[in-house]
Amino acid sequence: MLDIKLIQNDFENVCKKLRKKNVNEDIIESLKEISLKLKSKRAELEPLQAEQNASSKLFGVWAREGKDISELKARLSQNKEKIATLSKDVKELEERLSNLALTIPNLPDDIVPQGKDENDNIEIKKVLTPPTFDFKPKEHWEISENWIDFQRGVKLSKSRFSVLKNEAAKLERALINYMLDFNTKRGFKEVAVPYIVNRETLTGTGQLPKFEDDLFKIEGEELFLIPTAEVPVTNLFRDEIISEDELPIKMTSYTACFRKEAGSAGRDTRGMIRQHQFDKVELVCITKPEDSDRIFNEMVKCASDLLSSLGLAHRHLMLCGGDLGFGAAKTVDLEAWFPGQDRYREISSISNTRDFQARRAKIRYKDGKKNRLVHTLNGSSLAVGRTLISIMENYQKADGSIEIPKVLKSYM
RNA sequence: GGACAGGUGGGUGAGUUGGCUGAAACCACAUCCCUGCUAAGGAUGCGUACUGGUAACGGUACCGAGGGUUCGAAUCCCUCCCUGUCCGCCA
Repeated sequence: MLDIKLIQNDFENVCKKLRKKNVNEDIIESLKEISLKLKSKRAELEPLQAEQNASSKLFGVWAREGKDISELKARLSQNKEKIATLSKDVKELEERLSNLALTIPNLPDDIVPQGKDENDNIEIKKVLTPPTFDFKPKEHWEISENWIDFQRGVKLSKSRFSVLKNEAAKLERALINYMLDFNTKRGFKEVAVPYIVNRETLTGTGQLPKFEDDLFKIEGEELFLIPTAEVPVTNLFRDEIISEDELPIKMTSYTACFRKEAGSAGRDTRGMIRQHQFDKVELVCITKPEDSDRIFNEMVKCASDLLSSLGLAHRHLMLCGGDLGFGAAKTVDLEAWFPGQDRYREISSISNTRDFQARRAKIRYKDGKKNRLVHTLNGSSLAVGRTLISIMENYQKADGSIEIPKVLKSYM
């Protein structure tokens, strides 16, 4: 959620920044309007309430002393009606304000490049060189007979579900453990969290109210399957005031993730790139505002080093405004090289949401005497399924076998 | 899922014939004083959000959530949520 005061005081600047994210500024205009209207209504209401409170106290005193209270009572009853009308207005405005505010995305940082979509993202750097093959490398689904069973995944569930077998199942497990250990060594504390969460939790991180269609909802309950560990892990501190010396809080968590992939019809229908259920090891950090850029770089480096340690060539991309997610102020994507597809594909995404989620989720810390919003950051380190198939494509041999990266051998 | 008991500030916990309680007391915490050494004592401060004011200092709202009764509710009524205990069920 954006800071309403910022919208009131620096309207032009907010609009300018949101334009970069392709947001219609009419919405901001009406947000500003409602907030101002609300403020003036409140200014009308509160003195009346003050009077009512004072007179009601008097009422009690007079009644005890046996004074005549009929006139006072009449006045209070009248005032009561005015208050009722006004509070109804205030309440309505509050609701409209929060409904609107909850649907407006975060402001992008100034360094975020202008751009419409993924084609305008900026490559920052490449790490490692893609391997060369003396045969034509296959795509992962062509070398996966004994590893991934797509048909039976569909039989059990529906399209975009798959089953891992034999070495693949084992490799998946090895990757999860390896990634968690890797992240833990860098100071991220491991947490294991629920995969099913409520509406407040999803609102805190920004998935709701706007993106309900992307989520699997539990029938008959106000509960949803998590689309990423970012949701439960960040919300661990929802409605809490953290003491300053606990920051930064650096966490890593393995979870399964569930996404409807609404709107991606026809994209990546083949293979395991885009599934409704996938495993991911996530990094989440809660920091003081002044530390969040530093921690952001740490997270990017952690994920990038993790890829390097697996011998996977990859590149860093700075996402442009148009490709930036709803809550992100800045995002760096890591794309791993997929020889079979002959291209880089996203395998990690690290975002700084600054105080956007913190304001929604009311995550604050005590800065001396004052409570201030924290910054929250999240990033994959890494998407396990995509890492698995990246390994398959990068480590394939002419005879169709697949080598296991050195660092994983002790995990198999 | 059924029965009963509860949900108050960072913690413990008063407050249940509605008004003087936004909330006692204790603990924790912060600053200061005394003392002087791995102690004790004393003073003051210490919820959150919005809002007025340069500030001092005020106002409003919040005692699980939402509604209701009333001039006035933490205190009464309704709905929901959660926790504990017992029972049932289950990896």
